[in-house]
Amino acid sequence: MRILRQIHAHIVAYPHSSPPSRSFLLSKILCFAAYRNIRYARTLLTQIAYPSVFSYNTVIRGLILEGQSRGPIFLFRKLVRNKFPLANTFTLAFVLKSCAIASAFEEGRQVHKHVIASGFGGNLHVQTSLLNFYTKRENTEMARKVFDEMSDRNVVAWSAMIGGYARVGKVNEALELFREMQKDGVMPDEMAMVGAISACAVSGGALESGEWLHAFIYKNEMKKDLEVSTALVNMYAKCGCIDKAKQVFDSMPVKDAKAWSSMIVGYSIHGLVKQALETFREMEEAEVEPNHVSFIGVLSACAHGGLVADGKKYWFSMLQNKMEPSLEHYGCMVDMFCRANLVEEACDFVNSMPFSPNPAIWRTLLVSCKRNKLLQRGEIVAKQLIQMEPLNAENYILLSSLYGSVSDWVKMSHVRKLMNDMGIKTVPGCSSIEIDGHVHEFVMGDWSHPDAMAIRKVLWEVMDRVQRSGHEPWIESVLHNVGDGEKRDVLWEHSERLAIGYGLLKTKAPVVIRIVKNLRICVDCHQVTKIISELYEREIIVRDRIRFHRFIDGICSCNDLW
DNA sequence: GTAGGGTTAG
Repeated sequence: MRILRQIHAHIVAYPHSSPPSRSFLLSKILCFAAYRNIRYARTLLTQIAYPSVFSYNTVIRGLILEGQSRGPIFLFRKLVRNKFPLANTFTLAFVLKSCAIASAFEEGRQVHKHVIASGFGGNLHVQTSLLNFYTKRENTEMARKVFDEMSDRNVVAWSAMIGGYARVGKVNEALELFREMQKDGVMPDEMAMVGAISACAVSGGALESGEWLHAFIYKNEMKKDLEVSTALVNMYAKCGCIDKAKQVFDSMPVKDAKAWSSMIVGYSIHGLVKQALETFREMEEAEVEPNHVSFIGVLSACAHGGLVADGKKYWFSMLQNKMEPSLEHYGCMVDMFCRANLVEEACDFVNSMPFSPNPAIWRTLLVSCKRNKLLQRGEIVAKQLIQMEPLNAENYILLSSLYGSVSDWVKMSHVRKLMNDMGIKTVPGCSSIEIDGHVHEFVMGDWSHPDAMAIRKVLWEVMDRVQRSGHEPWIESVLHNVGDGEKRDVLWEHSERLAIGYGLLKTKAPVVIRIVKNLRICVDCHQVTKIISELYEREIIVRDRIRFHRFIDGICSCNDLW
């Protein structure tokens, strides 16, 4: 930088050179400076009489690399306003990237218009940048439109679109596109693999496809780089195969903070608290600086394991590392206090936050108020929650169960009536199980499955054996204010039981029964599943909305804390 | 001098 400045001074001090060559020299300096001191490069840009579009592009790119969000867009505006120099494909690609990073949706759309007007709409790089901009903004419809309009697509365009679908959880679309890409004669590269594997990780229901992609990497002798391996670790963890995740993780020669975080979070959602904390310790030993996700992993592990003292310890070490806690970190701490029934401390924590609580944090508090039968406090929390999300059925259900917890049936039915009057529908429980590559879905109380009769027969037998083992149904799990016998029947129609029944019908030990459920598992289903795992000697893994439960020999990996 | 990637509480 020192030498560059000297040359710069020299050019300014000896103005006898002709203006074009002077501009040329300055732009050369700018080019080198853009990688080292972007502010300096930016100042230089104003000193060049007629800066080329090349110089502008270099500065815009430099600003993006520096992590500036508004700077590149600002420069582009100036360019358009002055009509000199004219933006080229590089300018458009850079500025679109900047819009994607800065969440500048409106600006990006403006650039899109500019792309069409400028006649660069057919350029592959510009199109891919546009596509990527829309996927980053989670607008897969617009992204797909750009993608469909491309006359020829290379592996980058395919990967961007696959990754876009993965980001919004459109598993089937992502995998479909992965197959189409190969039919089109485009060989997937590592980035395409990452997109497809990540798609399998979303919602945890595509283990078979994920395994197939893993095999694809081996078969084609593809490089298993850091990102591909991390995606595999995450996919296996999210699909319930924590052992397989660990296996891939151990095989990685180099691990960065994201790789470690994936493993820690993986253990955490499986309720393997000791392993999560142990992995964090190993990460520190390996001298890899933990990032904010690593801390989300350890804090949520402490929450699930009831380790309040440890959680506080990690919290302070995070502050010591000069890491600014985010709303998610605060959420983990609130969750930890609530699970330990320290409602008072949880509330203090919420009051000390520099953010206003989001609905999730209010719900965490409300669940805890319900469990501890804190009617007044719960009502205050529920009021906040319903004000924020007046149309979310879950909030009313929670309030109604708060009243249920103190046996206030009158107020409970008021809430029910309010919901009815407002036309708010509850989300029914829904569980799925993958048998021979097909995902079968079961909704609570729904017997429309082709094998419904056979499932009913299996469940009758299971119910009989479970009851003879001495199980008393936990009818508090059923909210409706109806007779106990009816409640017992309703419990046996919970979606996870239908799915488990189907699993018992269609598979034999030692095949693991894997269930994915949209809501949280209820107390009675949890107990019954434990008993089934013992009576039938079957391993059952249930992924509910929050985490995994692995039932073996009558014990659940969550140790009944969830 | 160009475009795409992995981890995130409830």
